[in-house]
Amino acid sequence: MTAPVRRGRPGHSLDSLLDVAVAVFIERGYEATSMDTLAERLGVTKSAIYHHVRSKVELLELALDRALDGLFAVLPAADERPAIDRLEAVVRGSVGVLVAELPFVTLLLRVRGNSPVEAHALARRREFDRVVTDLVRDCVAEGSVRPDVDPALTSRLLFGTVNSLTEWYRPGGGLGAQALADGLVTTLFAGLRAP
Amino acid sequence: MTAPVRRGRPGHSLDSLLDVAVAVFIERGYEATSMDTLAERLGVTKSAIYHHVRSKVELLELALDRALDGLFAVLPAADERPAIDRLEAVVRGSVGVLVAELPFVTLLLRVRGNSPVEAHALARRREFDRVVTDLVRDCVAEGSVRPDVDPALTSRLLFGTVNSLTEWYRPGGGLGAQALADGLVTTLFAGLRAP
DNA sequence: AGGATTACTGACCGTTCGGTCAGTCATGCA
DNA sequence: TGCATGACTGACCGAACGGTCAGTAATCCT
Repeated sequence: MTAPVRRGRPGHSLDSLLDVAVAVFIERGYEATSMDTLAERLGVTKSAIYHHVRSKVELLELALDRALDGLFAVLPAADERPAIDRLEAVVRGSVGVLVAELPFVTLLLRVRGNSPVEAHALARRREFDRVVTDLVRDCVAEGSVRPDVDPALTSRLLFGTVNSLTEWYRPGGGLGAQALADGLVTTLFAGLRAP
Repeated sequence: MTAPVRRGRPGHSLDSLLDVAVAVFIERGYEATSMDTLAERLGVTKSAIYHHVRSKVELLELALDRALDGLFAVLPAADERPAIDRLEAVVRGSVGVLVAELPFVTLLLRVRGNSPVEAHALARRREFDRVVTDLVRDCVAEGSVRPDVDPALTSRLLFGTVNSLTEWYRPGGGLGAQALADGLVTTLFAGLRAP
C-alpha cells in the first residue's frame, strides 16, 4: 500500500465522500437525502460536494457501478467444471462481494429505475440474473439439481436469499463472510440437489 | 358481496385512492413520488387527495398497517402441535398474505424509518421477526431442525427468502400462491430438517 | 324541488430542493 | 518566498415540494 501523496488543502477525497454519501443514502433513502443533509454529515457545506462531483445522481452512479463491477467479476467463464460447482462458486463469490462491498450492493438492490442512471443499473442487474438462471438450468440438465421445482423459481429463491443478506448482515458481528457463505450454502444446496 | 351503496358525487373512495397510491409508491419510491404525480395518475387535482386523507404520510400509514395486520394474523397461538409444523404454517401463511396483499407488503419491506410512521412500522416488523426466531429456536429444541446452523441465521435466511418474493413474484403469471408456497417449502425445509 | 352528501377545483403559500458562482483558504514543492 | 494545487465558503437562483382554503359539481333521498 503506497501512501496517497496528497497535495493542496486537506479535506475529503472522492472516495471518502462516496463512503459517507452511500451510508446516508442507505440510512434515509437516496431520494429522501438532500445535499444539505449530506453536507452536514460530511462537516462541509453543500457547495463543497459539487467540487468533487457534478450532480447528486453522479454520486449514485459511482456507487452503483462499484457494486455491479464487483458482482460481474464473480461470474465464471464457461469451463469444464460441473455446472453445480460453478453455481456454488457464484453463490459463494456473490456472498463475498456482498460482504466486502456491503453498502454499495445494498444501495444497488434498492434502486427502482427512476432516473436513467437507475434504469441502467437495473438493466445490468437483469443481465446478471439471466446468467445465473442459465447456470441453474445447466445444473438441471446435467442432473445435479432436482427437476421437480421450476429452475426459474429455484434461481430466484437462491438469489433472493443471497440478496436478502443486505437486510440484516453486518460485518464484525461475530459472523464472518466464510461462515456466512458456509451456512447459506449448507442450508440451500441441501434442498436443491437431486436426491 | 353487498353492493357498496355510494351517495354523493361519484369519484374515488379511500380504498381506490390507496390502491393507486401504493402502486405509484412502489414504482417510484415513496419519497420520490410527489402529490402532484399521484394526482395525475388518479386523474384529479392534488387538492382532491387531501379530501380523503390528511397528509402524504397518512397514505403510507394506511398501507403499512394493512400489510402488518395481515402478517400478524398469520401467527399461530402456541398450541400442542410440533414447532416445526407451526413454523411451516407461518411460512405458508406469510406467503399467502404476501401474495394476497402484494403491493402493501412490498411497500412495508422498503420502509427505512425516516418518519415516525415508518419507525413504528419497523418496530412492528421487528416484533414479527422476534416471534418467528423464537419459533425456529423451539424447532431446534425439539430436534426437528438441524442444530449445526445457527437458529438466528436460519430464521433470517428463511424469511429473507420469503420476503424476497416481493422482488419478482407477480400474480397471474401462471404460478399460483399454492404452487409458490409448495416450491418454497420444499426447497427450504429439505435443507432445514435435522437428518 | 331542495337539501344532504360526497367529490372535486384552482389559486395560493411558505419551505426546501438541486445546483451555480466568484472568491477564499491551507497545504506541498521549488 | 511564492506559486501551483486542491478543498472549501456563502450568498444566491428558479423550480418543485407538501399543504391550505373558499368555493363548486354531481349524485341520492325525501
